[in-house]
Amino acid sequence: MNAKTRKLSQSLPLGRRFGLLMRLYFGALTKKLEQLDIDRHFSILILIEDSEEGFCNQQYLSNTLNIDKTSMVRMIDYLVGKGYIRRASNPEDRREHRILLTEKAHRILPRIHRAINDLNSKATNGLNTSQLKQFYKDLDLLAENLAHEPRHTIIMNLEKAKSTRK
Amino acid sequence: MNAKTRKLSQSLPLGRRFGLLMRLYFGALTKKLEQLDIDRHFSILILIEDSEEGFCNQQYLSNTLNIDKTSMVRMIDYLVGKGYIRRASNPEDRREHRILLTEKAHRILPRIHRAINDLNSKATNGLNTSQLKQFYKDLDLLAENLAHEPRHTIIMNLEKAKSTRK
DNA sequence: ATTGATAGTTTACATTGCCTACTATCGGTA
DNA sequence: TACCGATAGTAGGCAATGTAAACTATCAAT
Repeated sequence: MNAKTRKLSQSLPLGRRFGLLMRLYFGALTKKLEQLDIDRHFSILILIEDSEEGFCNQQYLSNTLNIDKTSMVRMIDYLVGKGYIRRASNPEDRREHRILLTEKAHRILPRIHRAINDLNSKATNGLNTSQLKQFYKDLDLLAENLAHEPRHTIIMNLEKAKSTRK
Repeated sequence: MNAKTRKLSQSLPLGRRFGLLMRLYFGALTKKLEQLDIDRHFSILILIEDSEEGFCNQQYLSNTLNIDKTSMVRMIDYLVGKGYIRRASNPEDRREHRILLTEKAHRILPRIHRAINDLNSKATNGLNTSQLKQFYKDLDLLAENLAHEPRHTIIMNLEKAKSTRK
């Protein structure tokens, strides 16, 4: 809290703020959905649900969610182990695994959607419709700008600490 | 890319976008500073520099950067090992370690500042002054909103993959 | 039949946040 | 003076993830 502090927030990497927001967001989301027997990878379920029935393979999930394919294997394993999805080989291209939702997944997806919609709203509470629109546009712009920068590979890790569940 | 896809971006957790931005940002920052013999924890150096000479302890760093104190110990160890900072016990409170920059740190800090300022600018390229101001305000608002949500503890991990350096 | 590309898996490594437990020290108080 | 709670920092361990490298299986084209 010294004289120079006023400019500190601008001197620090902008990426730090995004990291903090991510932590806060997923901390809250996990809390909202703590009664489920999974505590992560909700996005994967949503993306599978969104994709054409039976046309979702792991590569598609990886690319769309920006998760590398070896991590995706583990995440799929996790969700398979919990009984929310299953792998089905595609007879038209036997290299592929089509990822399918189970009944169990369909049952909990409404709750997941509610939690996410609710949290997205709460997070942006205080912004009016046009501000919200602009904010999303800004995020897209930042991502676009940063995607064109040369970069090292960087790891992002998201996990619940007290994982009594397995 | 099916009919439902149009709404997909709104159905996914907002936190995902922040995670992506964080990865892109730090990937680019690490790249920009790859000639240095450290590849992370630049924020710590900046915060030490910003704080009053000799009044920066680990607790302060942890709180300000939202990093838990056991992780901070390891980060400090890393920077000490690289010769950028040193721990000095405070005679007025011998529990404390005052963290001080070395000459080596002072020499590279200008380069770090340049890289961060440059990247912050490039990331927000396309926003005019008032839009930029609003965007930063929005980020603060989101953080404020999310901080009030009940939450689980969540882990964020940032690391360079190919760490040939040690 | 060979060759190159693609989908997915496995293993290993490094790092981080969190937890628990611990030491040392400070400050107040009985 | 002696105790007690709080604070600063450390140590060890766990779980999870991105990445790399090496590998299998399959496809598509020549």
